[in-house]
Amino acid sequence: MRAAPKLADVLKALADPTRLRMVALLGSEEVCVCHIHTALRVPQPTASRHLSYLKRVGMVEDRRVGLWKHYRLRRLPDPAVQAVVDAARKAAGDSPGVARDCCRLVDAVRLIRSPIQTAPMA
Amino acid sequence: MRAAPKLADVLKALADPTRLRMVALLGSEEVCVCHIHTALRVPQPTASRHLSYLKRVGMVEDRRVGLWKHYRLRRLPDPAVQAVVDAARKAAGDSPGVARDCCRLVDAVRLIRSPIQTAPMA
DNA sequence: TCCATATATTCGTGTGTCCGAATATAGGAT
DNA sequence: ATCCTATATTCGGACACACGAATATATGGA
Repeated sequence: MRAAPKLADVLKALADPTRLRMVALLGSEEVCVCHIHTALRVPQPTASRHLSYLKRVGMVEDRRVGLWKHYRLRRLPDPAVQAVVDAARKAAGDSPGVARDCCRLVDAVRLIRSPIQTAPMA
Repeated sequence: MRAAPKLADVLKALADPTRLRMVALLGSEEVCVCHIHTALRVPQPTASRHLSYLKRVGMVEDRRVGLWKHYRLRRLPDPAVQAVVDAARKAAGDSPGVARDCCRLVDAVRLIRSPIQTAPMA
């Protein structure tokens, strides 16, 4: 299951509004949990749980960097299933809510620049 | 809601295995409920309920022909959302289960030719 | 009118899951 | 070792919904 998410799993994963926002927010570059829960304005356990769900299904992968944990979307082996994800991400991008999430993500990343340095530059 | 299904509604609709099979089965040509519940091997009330769900969301439309009721997929106004449906239909098409559904649908249509004549030819 | 067939709806039950709150674990710094 | 921060998990309750069974509605024909 971890390696090749089935279509049904992907659709169930995308059917939840919070997870859809997460998938829309995550691009090729990785984002850490604290940025996600800040951008989406959801409690940290909620963000963690949904990311855990997406990981279990095989849609994201994570990487530890010190205390932080970075998540990023996985490229799915089945191109037809990947196409569903792409279409959903594109459609979700039209939503003003997702646009706001992206803005807040940029702000969050700007504030907490990297796992190493906690303060903004200068 | 009826006119322009939102992305979230479409994803929730597709997240159910039975509805996904239905959407995969329904093409541009219309199919009546009896054929659907025969092809999918689900009880008639189940087929009716899910078709009702899809209609409420705005993904299908129906047409009465005597006792029969024919359903067909609707073209969605939002092209991005429509793309999600297309991708899901295409991905579902790879499933052997859906292939079997299609075969049974062809058989059913062959047996019950049209709303007017109940018996197969000759 | 009454009957037969196709479709729709209701009811009760079980299951899945989403959430908030609290707690647990992991890793780094001093 | 101890504390602090980031992340993960558990627990309980609430809610949505999918199903089987039974029943209701609608249409056509006698």
